[in-house]
Amino acid sequence: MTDYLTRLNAEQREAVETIDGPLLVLAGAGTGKTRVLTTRFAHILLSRRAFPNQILAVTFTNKAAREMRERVAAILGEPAEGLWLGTFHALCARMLRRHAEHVGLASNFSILDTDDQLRVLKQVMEAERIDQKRWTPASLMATIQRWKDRGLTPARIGTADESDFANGRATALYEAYQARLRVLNAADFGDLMLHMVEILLAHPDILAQYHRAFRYILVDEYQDTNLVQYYWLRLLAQSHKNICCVGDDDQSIYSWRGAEVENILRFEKDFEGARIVRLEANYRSTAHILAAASGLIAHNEGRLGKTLRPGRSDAQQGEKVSVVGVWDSDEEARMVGDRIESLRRSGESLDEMAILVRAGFQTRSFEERLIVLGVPYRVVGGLRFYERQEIRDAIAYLRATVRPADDLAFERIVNVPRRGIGDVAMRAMHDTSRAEGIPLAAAAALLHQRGALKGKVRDGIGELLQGLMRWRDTLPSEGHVVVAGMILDESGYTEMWKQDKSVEAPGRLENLKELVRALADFETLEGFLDHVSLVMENEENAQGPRVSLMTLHGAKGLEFDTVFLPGWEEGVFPNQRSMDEGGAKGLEEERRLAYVGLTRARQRAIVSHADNRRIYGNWQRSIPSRFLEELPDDEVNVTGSASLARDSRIAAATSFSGQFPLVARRTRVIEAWEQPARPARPDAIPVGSRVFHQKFGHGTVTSVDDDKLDVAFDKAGDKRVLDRFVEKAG
DNA sequence: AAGGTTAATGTTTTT
DNA sequence: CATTAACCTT
Repeated sequence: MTDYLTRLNAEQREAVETIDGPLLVLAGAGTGKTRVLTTRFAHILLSRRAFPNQILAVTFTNKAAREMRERVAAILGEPAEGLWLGTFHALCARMLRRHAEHVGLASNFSILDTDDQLRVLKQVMEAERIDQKRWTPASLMATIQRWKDRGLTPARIGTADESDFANGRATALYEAYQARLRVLNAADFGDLMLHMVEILLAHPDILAQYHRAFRYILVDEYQDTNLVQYYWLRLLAQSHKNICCVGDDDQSIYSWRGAEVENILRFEKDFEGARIVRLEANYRSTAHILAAASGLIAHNEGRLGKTLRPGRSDAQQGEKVSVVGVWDSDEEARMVGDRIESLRRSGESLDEMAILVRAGFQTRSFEERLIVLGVPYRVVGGLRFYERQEIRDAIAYLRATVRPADDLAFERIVNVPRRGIGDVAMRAMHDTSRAEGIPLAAAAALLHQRGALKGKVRDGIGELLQGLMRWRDTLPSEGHVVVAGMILDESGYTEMWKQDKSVEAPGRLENLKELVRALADFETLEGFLDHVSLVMENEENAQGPRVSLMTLHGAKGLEFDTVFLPGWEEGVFPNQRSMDEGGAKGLEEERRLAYVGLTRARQRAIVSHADNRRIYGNWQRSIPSRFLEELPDDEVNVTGSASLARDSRIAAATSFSGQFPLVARRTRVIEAWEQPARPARPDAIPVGSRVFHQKFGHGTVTSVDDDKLDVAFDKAGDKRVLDRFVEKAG
């Protein structure tokens, strides 16, 4: 009965069995956080303190929610249904649908994504005659988002929170934007939280209803919560105070998205009588890796403090963290590629290797190298499923069908595929819509009826409007899956991609099919649309082992035997912009990111830095990251120029008074270097020599750039090739 | 309305 | 450098 408890260590068990009252579980990397969370969930149920639907369990990602659901189901031995288990946003959306009228929305409101938001904002800015060159819609969106993260409605924005955007007109724009969203019957992501908090504050009866409903609250990744999320939790937990938050202040890396580390640092003050349990036994990494990571993170000031200790019996064995200095970024890619190959030869699986970079663009050099070596890889991240153009278009069709007043959806699809509708026709529809106070689609119908449209436009609009009505009418009888297929075919949308000869087209058609398949999992189209805007994720069609390439942010929560951490150079990592904008706090967050990176590794971590890096086309000298010096000497094994570079960093720092060469163009103090000459390799091929290439035949070398040669081939013309693909001829 | 040219601009992105 | 959005031309 309670044997699930015996599988836990003492501290984990305390975290599971401390059921009543506020509890903060400080869970270091690899200390069994997920296990504690799910076991605790199960323990509440099995000890009969609550029914499944009386527990509110909140995560940040859909992935985490899914995993938790699965693991709870496994412990219970039955599918976990009817649970209040999901992401902050999904749970809020679910609640908001019940009470939407209190914030001026109908319960079938649309949830807007970033693209829609931007479009609305542009419209608002246009109406207010804001110069969109000086003040970009994107930065207004960020400002509004930050306000929403902090629980600020337009009315709540005090003078201290005012932004200097558009000479202090940001608040007015925010207000106009919210008004526009109400007209569109739409909410953005921030609104889901903000509206719900507003409702709970304004309607004690509704709040009381949720107090009765939820006896226990579980929160994952608490260090990533923003202020509204914190308000929401505090409101819901206010009566019984049975709230358990799990998190790690050392892994807080999303402040730029509004996350407040202070939430977790303040926990004891916020919830009186709170208990804190620290999980410090790490079952993932070797002792060297743990000590290196601990030594690094100890340089941060604002932390609750905890020290990871090895929990694995074999942790004492293992390699030191290796720190490799290389000449330039190309050599770095070659070094990583070579190590991957040799690990593979010694029997390591590619699935157990990852290259973790600070910023997305850094993956490219590694991709290129892995392609040359023929090593399979996957780039994790990139565009998520629902962000892809074809999916967004298809969803817009569905929205336009079931929500006749959804102007944003209508506008998106009205000329996709091309129906000959341009600026002029669009303007006419907007004018009519505003004049008559009706939605765009209705305005289009009116214009069509009046004969105000002609030729191609007339036919195109007519056909689309008829289609929309027909699909809407067919929905009840045929069901949403069939109708979705009809919509895509009859609108000409599928045909459009079939005609498209680009390389992406087949994949897009495949995605559309996947979308229709996914639709079958839902009872109603409405339910599906919610799912799409909140949930849909990249389904990896994994085939065969491959190296993972991703950002450090993307790697949080994952683990690998071998982790490569390239680009540890001042300006790159820690990132210059983070430091410029975030100051000392920014630097601490970068350090936490480094900590996250190191603690992903089970067996070995290879950190590297290059002396020369090409940034925006020109070569620049780079300086080893300060984080390298912060790694305890006993835990690392330094090869290459790292040791020398430590001195050069100090020299450089003093001579440029803290300005490093990698700062942005505008503030750069020194001119970019030409790429420094590099000592010729023994087997180098000199300019002027005759070479032979398998594919291009004979030619003459015209210039040499490290391992890349420019060759004037006799028959094939000028090409750039890698030296390993040519041999000396004649 | 489509195609071609130029200028700006380069983090991280769980929902 | 390389990508993208805004602009200009037919």
